[in-house]
Amino acid sequence: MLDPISRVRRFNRAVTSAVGALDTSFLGRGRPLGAARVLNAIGHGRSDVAEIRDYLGLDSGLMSRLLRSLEDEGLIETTAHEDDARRRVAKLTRAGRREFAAYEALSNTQAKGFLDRHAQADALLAAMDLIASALTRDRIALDAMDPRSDEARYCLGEYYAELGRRFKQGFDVSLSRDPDAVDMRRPRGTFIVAMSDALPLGCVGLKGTDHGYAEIKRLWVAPAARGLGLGRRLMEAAESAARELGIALLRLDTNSALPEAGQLYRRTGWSEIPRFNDDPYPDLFFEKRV
Amino acid sequence: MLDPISRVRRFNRAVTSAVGALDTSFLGRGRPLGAARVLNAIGHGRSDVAEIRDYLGLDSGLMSRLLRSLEDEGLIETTAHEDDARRRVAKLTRAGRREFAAYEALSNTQAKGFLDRHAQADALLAAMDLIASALTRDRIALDAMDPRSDEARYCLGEYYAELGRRFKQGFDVSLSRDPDAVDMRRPRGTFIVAMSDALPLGCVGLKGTDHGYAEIKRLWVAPAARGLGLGRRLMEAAESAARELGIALLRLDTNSALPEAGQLYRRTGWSEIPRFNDDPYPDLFFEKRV
DNA sequence: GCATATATCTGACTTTAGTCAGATATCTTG
DNA sequence: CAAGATATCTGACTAAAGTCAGATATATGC
Repeated sequence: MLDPISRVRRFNRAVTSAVGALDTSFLGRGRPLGAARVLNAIGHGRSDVAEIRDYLGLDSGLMSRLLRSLEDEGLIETTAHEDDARRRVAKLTRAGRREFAAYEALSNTQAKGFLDRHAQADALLAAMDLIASALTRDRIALDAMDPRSDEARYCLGEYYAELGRRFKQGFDVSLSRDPDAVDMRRPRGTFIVAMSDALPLGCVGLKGTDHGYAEIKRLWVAPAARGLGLGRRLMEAAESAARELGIALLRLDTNSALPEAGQLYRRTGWSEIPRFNDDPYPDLFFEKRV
Repeated sequence: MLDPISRVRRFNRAVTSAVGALDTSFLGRGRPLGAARVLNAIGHGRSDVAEIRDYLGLDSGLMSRLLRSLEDEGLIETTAHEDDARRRVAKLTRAGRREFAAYEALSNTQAKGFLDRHAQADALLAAMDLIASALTRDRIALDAMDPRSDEARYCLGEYYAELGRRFKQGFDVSLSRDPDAVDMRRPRGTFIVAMSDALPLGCVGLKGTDHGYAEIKRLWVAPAARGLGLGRRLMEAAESAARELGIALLRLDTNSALPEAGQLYRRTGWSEIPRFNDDPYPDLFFEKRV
């Protein structure tokens, strides 16, 4: 009915008024919004004054005065940065932590109230994840991580669950050649996770072998991050990690039930090769020289 | 990985900064945000000063000054309301329409830029619709409309498409007993559409018959509005319309492939009855005395 | 060691937003 | 028609946000 642009603008109107309501609830604590924002930035772990100023987009004069007013309230303390005495570092006092917790409670209550009013919270959360990822796509960081870390294991769990849904015969990881974690750690390989804030949105493993090539394994992009080019970014990161590790030849296997994966490989310089392992799941095999 | 509340708050952070960016782009036109908002409200058809004030939540003094500043710029003209000379009515001048169009272009460019950067715009739009509907649920209006109106036809088209997806054998409306539009118009019946802004989110038809009962037909809720209790609201509206029209007995048919519909009927006082028509699609029949 | 760059702070502003108490004109109700 | 209600406007404020030009202290590069 509505055209796409009108639908985006309907969304904009809806969230603008919701955001305004949260700001108003923050004012209820008797402090101007500017000071509240600085306090919350510090509470969320931003201690460096220059970083806070940059994050909130404040003028240095204004920032200085907001810090002073929070200090006068006894909510923060500032000290010189240990490596550079020009910079200042702010931290919450005990009273500041209490006040920060009160703001957190307001935010959490608002969030919970929104979820509680909705009968199908899963669909709502999935939609929120998708939009938040799209809006912050430029801030998605690709970090090398241990494949045994919580973030990596979360990604792998989601990846296996998705294979189970998409393969007609399901997916049992114990039947697949599960790569040893050590093969996906430096110096034999690596494991890369795409993180948006604290939310893992995708992963890829580079698994070293003793056969003169390394394998790309476990490429996964969260449903909330599809359409952002994250698969391509992860593959590029894996290939450049391979180059750094002195690996010249890469191979991977995949399944034709995952057409978007095959398409990505074909578009980015991979060539199809004959089967090179006896894993029961894959039916497509690729190779690329990097 | 993240808990639901953190996911909502991640979304809040993401949209807060996006909304801020749009506001900043509005400032680029050299006018304070307050005045820009009033101008845009007038451009979007709100002419009554009291209505604008209420919509934007402004103090009457502030509102008056903002109107004066727009008048001084030559962007609007105000006249007395024709029925009530205390009230004022604002409208754009030629220059005002030009300036309004410039703000519209900024909003549209922002919306389009966001969509264009995303490879799967359909999923993104569906997510935005869902969230916008959840945020504005209290402003969803149920309006009686002609079943031949654009809004009604849009709903029916979506409804048929969904039946086609959910019935194993598909759905061909020409095989079903398509109700005559006149039977879903007063005084024989009615057709109700749930509207959120200009987006239709659901519908229900009350179809008069000559057999001593009326039928509920075409109950549909858009995917973007599921979980908001809209199905129940639509049914209540249809039942109360029936009461108004002096109809005492209601019947409906549905299909067990739509379990959420059957559940809704059972929970709201409908009792299952034997088949009362020879439509090939339904396999469940209900009745309710209102 | 000195010139230059950087991070923060202070003082002196301006603009924007918002509040509140009347004033004025008009409408509604009895 | 009078009394009260309502819509807008004006004047006189305050608070918050933001700007900008130095001042001060510290770091960095030659």
